[in-house]
Amino acid sequence: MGYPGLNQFPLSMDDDTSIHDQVYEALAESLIQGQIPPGKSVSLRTLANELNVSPMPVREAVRRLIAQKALELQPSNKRLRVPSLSENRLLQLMTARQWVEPELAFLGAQKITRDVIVELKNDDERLMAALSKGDVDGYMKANYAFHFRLYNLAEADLFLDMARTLWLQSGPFMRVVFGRLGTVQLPQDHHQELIKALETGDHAAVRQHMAEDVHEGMELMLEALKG
Amino acid sequence: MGYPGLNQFPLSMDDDTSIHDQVYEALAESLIQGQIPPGKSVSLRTLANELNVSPMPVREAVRRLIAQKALELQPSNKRLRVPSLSENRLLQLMTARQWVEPELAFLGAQKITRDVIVELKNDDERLMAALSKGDVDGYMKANYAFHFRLYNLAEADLFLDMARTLWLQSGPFMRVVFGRLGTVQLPQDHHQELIKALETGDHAAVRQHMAEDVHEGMELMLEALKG
DNA sequence: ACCTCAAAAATGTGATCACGATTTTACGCC
DNA sequence: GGCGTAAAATCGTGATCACATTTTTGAGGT
Repeated sequence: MGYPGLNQFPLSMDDDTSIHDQVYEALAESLIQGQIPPGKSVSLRTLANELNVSPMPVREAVRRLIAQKALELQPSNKRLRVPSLSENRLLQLMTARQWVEPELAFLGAQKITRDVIVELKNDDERLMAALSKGDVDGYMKANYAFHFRLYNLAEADLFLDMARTLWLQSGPFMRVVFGRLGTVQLPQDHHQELIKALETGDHAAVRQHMAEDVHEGMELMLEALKG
Repeated sequence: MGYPGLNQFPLSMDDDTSIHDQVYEALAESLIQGQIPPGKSVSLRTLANELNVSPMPVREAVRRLIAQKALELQPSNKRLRVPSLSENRLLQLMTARQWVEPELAFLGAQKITRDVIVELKNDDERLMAALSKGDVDGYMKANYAFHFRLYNLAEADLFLDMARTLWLQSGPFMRVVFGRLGTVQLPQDHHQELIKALETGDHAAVRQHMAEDVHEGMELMLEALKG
């Protein structure tokens, strides 16, 4: 009990969204932003109580997250927890992110509008502001917003789902690593150059910058895991 | 009611496997082998009755399959069905399969043993036999066995999961297309050359043959969708 | 103080019931 | 006979209960 993380739940974003979808979104956001650390154990009833719902919709949300490997059932006692990353698994995450995210950026670039570019610049400013304030959580949030604002344009639901799954899996560990490094050493992002490429319509360059951005971030995590 | 597909359930492979895992495996196998056609609607209670279990474990299995986009909830009436493939989605499936499966084959090749090569040859013989008999279902089954016998060696659980998800999504449509083409025009597989490359230890060639195998099969589906 | 072990609390799993919405069925009307 | 409409069946969702297993707790003895 009493882990700080886990978003406070509005849990009523929409009346026609089912409860288990709301629970899922809340949990997913918490995981992506790294608000629940690797190894942390969770439980259906505890979650249900925190969210003031019955255990039932929580079970369905959790089952979905297990399918995405964002949660796991410990084989020993069948209890629920946030997975820890082995080096093997981190390498797979790295490879897969470099498959899908440059492609999503490339596809997104083809649908870009001036409005979205403004929003992307906004995200990047919030990211920079968080960096200078030493606000790791703000950094995580802004970085996520930036990437998926672009990915959402791609009209590629399968790729988008893959990317979400990969972020769900890397979020908790990423937050720990970045928290340890401090915001000073956080990846010098390629967002500015990427935005420039978006403005000039150089789609290939967008893909390339995204590849480098992903690579650098994951490289930091790999070093942290081995070191 | 009364669709021929859906495997007859042993549904008791192991006593320590939970019921919803058994339900999931049964449904997943049926989908991968294309025994349930695209657009087919299913229901929790019907499945539960067919399997002689309560709707509860079925709900969890289904929720998992929805997360993998192997099933979907129709937005209009929130009822369950097997998704149909748009051209957009099929292209994404094609791309993703060509990312992950050659890599899995490459990794698997590094752990290959003589025993597994024998089993792979067996799978390929069953595949050829099915082809000559015009047995599309046998072809689907043997082809699946061949691919995942190799992939299972890779010790890459994330990639393996990705591949399974992709096969879950393509299975139903693939079965329809191949059934329409007849076994005569079925893809001239690269399995033989791939096995040769395994035997000579040419890992790069294994990757390349797998890429071609996947590409050709998906190309057939793409033509069928457009034509 | 520290270990031991039994009682209590908590956990995931599965079954059953209730509810509102949608689909299907079937009856009566034209 | 064909068609619209009301009744019945079926759907997914959520809550609640029961159960076996595991974890935590706490009291007792050394």
